[in-house]
Amino acid sequence: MTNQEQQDQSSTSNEADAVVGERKLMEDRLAKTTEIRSKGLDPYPPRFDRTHTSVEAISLFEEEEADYSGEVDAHPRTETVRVAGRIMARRGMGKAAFIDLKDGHGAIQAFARQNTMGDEAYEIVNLLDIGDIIGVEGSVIRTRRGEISVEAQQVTVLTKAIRPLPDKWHGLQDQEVRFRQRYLDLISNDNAMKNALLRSKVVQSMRSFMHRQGFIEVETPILVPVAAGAQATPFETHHNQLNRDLYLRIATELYLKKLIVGGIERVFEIGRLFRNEGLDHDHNPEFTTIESYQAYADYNDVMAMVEKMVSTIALETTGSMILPEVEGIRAEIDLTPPWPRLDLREEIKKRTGIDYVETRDVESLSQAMRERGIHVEAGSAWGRLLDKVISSEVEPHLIQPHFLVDYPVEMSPLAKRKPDSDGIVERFEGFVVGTELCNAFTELNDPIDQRERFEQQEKMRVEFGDDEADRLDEDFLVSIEHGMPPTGGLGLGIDRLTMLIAGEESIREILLFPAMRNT
RNA sequence: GGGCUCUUAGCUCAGUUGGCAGAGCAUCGGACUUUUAAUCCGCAGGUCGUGGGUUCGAAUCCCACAGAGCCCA
Repeated sequence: MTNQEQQDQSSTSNEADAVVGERKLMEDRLAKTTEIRSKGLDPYPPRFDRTHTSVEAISLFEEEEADYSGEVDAHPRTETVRVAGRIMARRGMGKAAFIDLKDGHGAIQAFARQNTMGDEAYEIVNLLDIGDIIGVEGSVIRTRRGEISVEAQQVTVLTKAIRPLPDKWHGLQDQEVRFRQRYLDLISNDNAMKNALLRSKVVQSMRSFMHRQGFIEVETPILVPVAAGAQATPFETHHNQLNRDLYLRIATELYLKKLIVGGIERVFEIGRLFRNEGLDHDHNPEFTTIESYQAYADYNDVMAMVEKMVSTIALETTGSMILPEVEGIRAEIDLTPPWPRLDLREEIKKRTGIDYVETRDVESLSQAMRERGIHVEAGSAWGRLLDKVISSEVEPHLIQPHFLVDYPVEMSPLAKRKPDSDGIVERFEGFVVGTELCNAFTELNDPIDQRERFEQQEKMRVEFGDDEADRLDEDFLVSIEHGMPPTGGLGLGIDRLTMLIAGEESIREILLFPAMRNT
């Protein structure tokens, strides 16, 4: 299709009138594209032999310059290099121009002069726009004002951009555009790039930590016949050929435990989970976790592993186990092990005066909550009510890292009972900055008890209309009926861990493409 | 689910009591061969989120809807 045809087509679209200003800008750039072609040049050539990144070119010059140290009036200049990048700014002076180039490693200035490049070669400089991707060939010098620059002998358009970039000084401010068009955020805002790279480092550090501990990494099904292993509402889908409904997984738990049954003694999976719930500053319907399972370990072993893993990741990604204060978001956070272990029952008592052992039914717990002004959601199961007490009265106080230890069995259908206790399981959750970071327990491997717990959950679904109740998974029960060794398991949110390390308070700053409503 | 706030040029933002729609950057034309938010001169760019309503007159007041943000549940 020709440019003219494209224009004709867009002018008949509904949006045509609303984007006149934008179209004008695009037409200007398309005209330059045409002019580039008319010079026999390809505005989208297939490749460019880059010899140096921006950062490499700068250090090359600095090494060269060091040889001249002490000499007055020296004008060091390197061999010819070829750098490439996106034009972020442009200062034209008629027969000379300065161009700020940004590549994946940093930025470098290009200095184009007509009498260096020659009249014909210089013509291309007047066809450049902010946002274009170009290659520059020349030696590296220091300009009169001290800026290390590639003095262009040749400028090559590598990709002509036909839409303008956001404001060069203010960057991209509109949060909606930042999330929907993250590439613009990455180009314009250093913090966006910093977070993207940090997340990659966090995952890499975590993965290598787990491998060092002797864990095997696996991938288990995302499309599952029963969405079990957690208390959450699943997404539903359908397989046409098999003609059956499937769900997107809400946890990796049960498949990983089947692998423990199978004899993989240390196993983990890093992957996406899907929960059909609302969006807010720390919830996205799809998110990433690590789950790990270790045979012949219990929750105390897992606790030690978590504090070691998280502090190690912080150290490897930021250089310190102490995360700096972030103004208006959180205090300085010290992740150095060991983290305090707080008994859940004692902590609730301390914060609210409620002893859940004394209020072990819906009626008396609701009463105790009302007396203390804690909102009671009508029709909730006992475990849900206690969860509310913990999240509203205990969690907000846990700013520095803490473990809450030993939970009631009612809210932990997959955890093993603590010996010689009354309805307490060996479970802990880790908290930092007032929010849950991880959830772990000594895994329930008694198949009879497990079946009863699942049946209890199914009952809750009916009795309390609790769509989030866990589901009975017969295949899983059969697997542990064959015998699962004593096992310590862990689930930890990678998005939240990255938020913590990045000092961000919104999960949307950490997810490259967060879920958005329809436009 | 409830409450509050926001949506104006490509980008960043002003817009008075309801009285002609504004600036900076970017773009376009001109000057300029060491600038770095380059500078100087000039031009152009708008369905004021969408749809209703009130009014002689609405970016501005009212209602609904959409999207975004914050707080609460």
